[in-house]
Amino acid sequence: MSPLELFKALSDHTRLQSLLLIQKEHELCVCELMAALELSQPKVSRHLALLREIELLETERRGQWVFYRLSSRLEDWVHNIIVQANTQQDLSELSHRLLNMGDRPERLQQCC
Amino acid sequence: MSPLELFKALSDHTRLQSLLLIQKEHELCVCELMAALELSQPKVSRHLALLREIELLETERRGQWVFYRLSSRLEDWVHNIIVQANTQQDLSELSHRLLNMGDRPERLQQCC
DNA sequence: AGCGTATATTTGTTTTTCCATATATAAGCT
DNA sequence: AGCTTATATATGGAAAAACAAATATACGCT
Repeated sequence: MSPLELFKALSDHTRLQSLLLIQKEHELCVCELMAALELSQPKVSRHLALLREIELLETERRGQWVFYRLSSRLEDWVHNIIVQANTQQDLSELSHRLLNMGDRPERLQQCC
Repeated sequence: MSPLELFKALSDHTRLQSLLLIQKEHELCVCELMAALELSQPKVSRHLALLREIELLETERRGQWVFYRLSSRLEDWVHNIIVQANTQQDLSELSHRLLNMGDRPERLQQCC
């Protein structure tokens, strides 16, 4: 991935918020992102697909849900840029909506 | 400046190359960027204007030339992201074109 | 079948590019 | 000093391209 590719991926409000929230929350499924961002399912899905195509995100299906998380083989410079962006973003409202949403999928016990 | 604004500004090839080359070379005028990037004057000028509007770049006129450099009051997180991007970008060909161009404006002695 | 997810298409908007022109400084001449 | 010419940069507007939103449709698992 080149810097230009990364910046293009992050230059959209939906994608940036999705990526930063996924980093903060470790992993999220599409329905959780719909609730947090208050967006339609196809819109969320489309943007996540783009982030996965350039291998910023990876997915894991568990039952009926597909969970998205940061790619496990992310280069350091990419990770550093995401971290820097996250220092400037207040995601507390989005996290709050996550906690308040109904029918949230059960998740495995997180280590750490 | 928000992360989204920054990423939008860096998500264009011309702007990204201009910004990274300016960082590497400390400061450049429009005619030098035209030569390095092999682009038309209006195109270079427009993109630089955009980078200046969001205060990534600042300008100084010296004689007939306007020199562009990184804004002196850049927030740390912005500077860090630019540095990370520059670790991934090979600008040697662009720098080479600078050295080979004719009629390059004289510059003040750089300290350091 | 029903739910979660993905894709395709259309439509509307923004961004980029190019051209022409405008402004600003400099240099040379009378 | 005033005038002309040349160079550097900026800007306005139109055409072209890229992008995102919304809607409809399809896929795949349970």
